[in-house]
Amino acid sequence: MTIDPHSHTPVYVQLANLLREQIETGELRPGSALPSEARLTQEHGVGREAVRMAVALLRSEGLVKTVRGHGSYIRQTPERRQVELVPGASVVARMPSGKERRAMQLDEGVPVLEVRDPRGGVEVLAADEVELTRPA
Amino acid sequence: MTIDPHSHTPVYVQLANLLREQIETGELRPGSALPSEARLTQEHGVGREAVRMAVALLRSEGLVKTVRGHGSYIRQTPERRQVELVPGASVVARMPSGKERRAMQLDEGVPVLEVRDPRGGVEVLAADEVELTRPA
DNA sequence: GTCGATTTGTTCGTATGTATG
DNA sequence: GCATACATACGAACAAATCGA
Repeated sequence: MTIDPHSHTPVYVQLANLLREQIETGELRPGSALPSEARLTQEHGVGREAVRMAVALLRSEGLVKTVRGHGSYIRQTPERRQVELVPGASVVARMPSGKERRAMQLDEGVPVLEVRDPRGGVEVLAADEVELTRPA
Repeated sequence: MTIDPHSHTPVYVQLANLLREQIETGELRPGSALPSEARLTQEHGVGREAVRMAVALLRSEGLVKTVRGHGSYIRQTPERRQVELVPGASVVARMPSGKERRAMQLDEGVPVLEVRDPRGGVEVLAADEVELTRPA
């Protein structure tokens, strides 16, 4: 697929869709680097701003992680450990606050799970590390 | 706090941190508008791209919603309806794909909950609308 | 340790389109 | 129609971080 500058969908969204597909199909593997901004601008014939917005979009989706002066990398989600939801507990999912993201060293685009146990205790978990379960 | 162009943390991240704090402390109230891009560039002495990326970051965190031709507004989270997790079910939280966000009409920065029931059925829920519970 | 190549961060200028009031 | 404000897009330039020779 190529990019159509005259489409009603923004160029940067088209590029993000293209890269997302390459990630989801495994054409770009977890841990490997995205092509540099310069390469992406050349190969797709778009401006650098479109490239940067496309990468920012993928970052906000938790698909890639960008390191300044180095590159953008496909995030690999760690094994999800199973966490049992105790009786009487409740959970909400949301994006972390700035403090939480720094304290928990979360990458961009990683939600948190706020687990409230029946006694009022609250626990905040990185959403990409856990799978909540209710045993049968 | 002011912004340090020579800091190792990107200017747009510093600005986002600054605005995020104003939101979290209630200095900027839900429903109210952020200062315009022009005001933010002037008042903080940063470039337009920095302002736009900062706002985009807050948007990706679900803190603000931008209305084209009008401004950016502090998001207010809707009521959460309680959803009971059936026995044998499991849940993961993640950011939605582009398709999902369009299909479910999710604002940016809203995670989804992927609920898998014991028979293999999968349900995707907007995370800002639900609170998962396991009854006592 | 220094240098240079690569890559992302930041700013500015410019332009067009779209939505609101 | 007009003014304001955000959205998209390209080009150019320099700064800063990283890495390897």
